[in-house]
Amino acid sequence: MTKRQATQEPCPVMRTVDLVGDRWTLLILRDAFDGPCRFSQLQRSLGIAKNILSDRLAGLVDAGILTTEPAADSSAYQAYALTDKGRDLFDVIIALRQWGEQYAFDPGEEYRPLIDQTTGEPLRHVAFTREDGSAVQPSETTLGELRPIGAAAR
Amino acid sequence: MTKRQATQEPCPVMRTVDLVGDRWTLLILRDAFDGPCRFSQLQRSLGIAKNILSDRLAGLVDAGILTTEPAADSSAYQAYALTDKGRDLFDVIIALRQWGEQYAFDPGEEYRPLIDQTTGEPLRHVAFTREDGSAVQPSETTLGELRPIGAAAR
DNA sequence: CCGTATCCATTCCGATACTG
DNA sequence: CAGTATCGGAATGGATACGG
Repeated sequence: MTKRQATQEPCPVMRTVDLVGDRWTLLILRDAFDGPCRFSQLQRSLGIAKNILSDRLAGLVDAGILTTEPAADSSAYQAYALTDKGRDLFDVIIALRQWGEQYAFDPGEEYRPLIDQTTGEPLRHVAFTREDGSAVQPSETTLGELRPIGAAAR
Repeated sequence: MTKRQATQEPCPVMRTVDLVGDRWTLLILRDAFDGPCRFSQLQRSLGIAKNILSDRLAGLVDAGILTTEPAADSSAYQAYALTDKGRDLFDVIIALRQWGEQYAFDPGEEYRPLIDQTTGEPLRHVAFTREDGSAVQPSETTLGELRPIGAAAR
């Protein structure tokens, strides 16, 4: 399964995985949610090789998930910032984070929490809910037939 | 950054990505949410090489995300089913799916929706909400200091 | 400071063959 | 059917050197 083939598949999960589903890309996005990032800043934060970072950033910009903008701190250089499309990946990052907090640490181990600024406390126990506020359970869902993306009955 | 190094990192996102953040693993999980899967079933569905599938399944079982259980249809063979730990990855898959539906298809392209059986309609517009029902925005969050996972003040 | 280009080691992946 | 073993090619990753 190559990158090009995955783009033909009708499964939304596979298409998304194809765009952002590798170790470095997801971690770049994690950092990007803190605000616009400089190249060297990302490199230090992630411990990634420069050529790989360059490659991933180019891919994200190409996909319309990141944009380059003038860096805030004087210099003539650029910073990488999320587009609206990129910002909508927030749920993906949050979902990964929450699962990790619950299952990927031993008791007493240190972790870096995400703070909810409206409460000042770590963000916890958020869940996917329908518009009526009810949580969606895996057992309540099933895969449907193929249908056009833009169809009226949604 | 090797697999072993990532397991030392304090970032929950990285730890989760380290366990399930590759193309095949996420797609195996996607299928697993439809119910227990046989080996050959996964292989056909994903178009994955048998040795790779074998490797990924072993990793998921090892991580406690999948278990083997007797296959439903008579045979002496096994099926791979989600554990509770695995079922809690539902939010991750949903988040990937939703983003893909919104951004990874051209208008009119066909996609395979996830049906909400409580309504019979495709699942749409679910969002991460706090316990009070309010949606969490990226701009409302910030990374906190390192702290123990099991600490009281949470 | 921000990347690109190159080299080399490692890993990943798919195809095939083989075993119980 | 459910894997394991092996092999070659492709992609990935890190280090370094180099140019804007």
